[in-house]
Amino acid sequence: MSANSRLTIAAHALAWIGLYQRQGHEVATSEQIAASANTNPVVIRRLLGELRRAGLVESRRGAGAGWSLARELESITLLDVYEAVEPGPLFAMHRTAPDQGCVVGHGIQPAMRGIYQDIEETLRHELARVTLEKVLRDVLAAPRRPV
Amino acid sequence: MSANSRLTIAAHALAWIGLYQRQGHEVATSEQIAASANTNPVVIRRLLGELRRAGLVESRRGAGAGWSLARELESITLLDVYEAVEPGPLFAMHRTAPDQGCVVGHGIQPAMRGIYQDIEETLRHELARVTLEKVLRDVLAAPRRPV
DNA sequence: ATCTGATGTAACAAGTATCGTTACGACAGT
DNA sequence: ACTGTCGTAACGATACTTGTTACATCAGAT
Repeated sequence: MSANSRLTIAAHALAWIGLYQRQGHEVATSEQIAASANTNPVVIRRLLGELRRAGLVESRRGAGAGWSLARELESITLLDVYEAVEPGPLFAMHRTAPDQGCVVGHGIQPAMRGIYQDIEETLRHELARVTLEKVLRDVLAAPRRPV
Repeated sequence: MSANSRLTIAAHALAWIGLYQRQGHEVATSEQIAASANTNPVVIRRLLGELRRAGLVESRRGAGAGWSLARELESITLLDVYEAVEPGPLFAMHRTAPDQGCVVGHGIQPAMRGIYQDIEETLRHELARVTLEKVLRDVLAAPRRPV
């Protein structure tokens, strides 16, 4: 599976914005978040754009512009983020239709579709159990470097 | 997520071999399986090669060559197949290490690693619940075309 | 009204993975 | 020796992610 880091970076951005806002700031810029995630601001803007479409964050333009949470971290789950940034299914079917004249070729797609649906439902359930509030809590619980 | 069809095709191949053997044949050829899956025999050989490395199938060479199950369908689960054909993790970390001087950058990777581990463990548990015997049963239960 | 700093997007390159395909050597039974 | 199949390398097409540059757009501040 060509695993990507979209969910990780999106969670990173949300946790960063959430913490920044708790420190009294109104908005966070893509540049600040990109510096923390060690990537390019455009990558952050692209991801946050998808989160905005999902109603998780808001953005301001003009002077004093930036990003803010549209919901409390407590009410955002990894499932919300996952659905916002990972559109496709977890497992794909055959690229070309299997031989419908063969018993296996005929029945394999409905069979696997049903099985995959159950599995993805479980995955979504697990993702829904993790709030971004918990993510931030875990982040802050990481042991500091030795002094 | 760039979903691929490796798990689907591998399950297809195993179900096909299993059914074929129940019909009294000793071995199945990559060409027969490829015809059913509507793909190229080399694609099947590549996938079955990985399943062989995992101890799920065996292959014979020479004349009368082909593939056979190394275990009963009942004892093979989708987790066995998944582990054989999908090496990587489901979600990736940052490509480049985040800023360790930032609180979030410092704590995000251990946090997400722990969360992802739990989620992948659940996924594996779900995959382990589905045997290839059940896959074949579901395949054969698919409604036939109207006569 | 202009300046300024940030968003919103398009466009492109590099890297990586899957999938299909061709080619050919290796093998074992007839 | 012949034959059919595996085993595997090699290549191209396609697609996705990530990083990057560039630039128009916006809205508050001066």
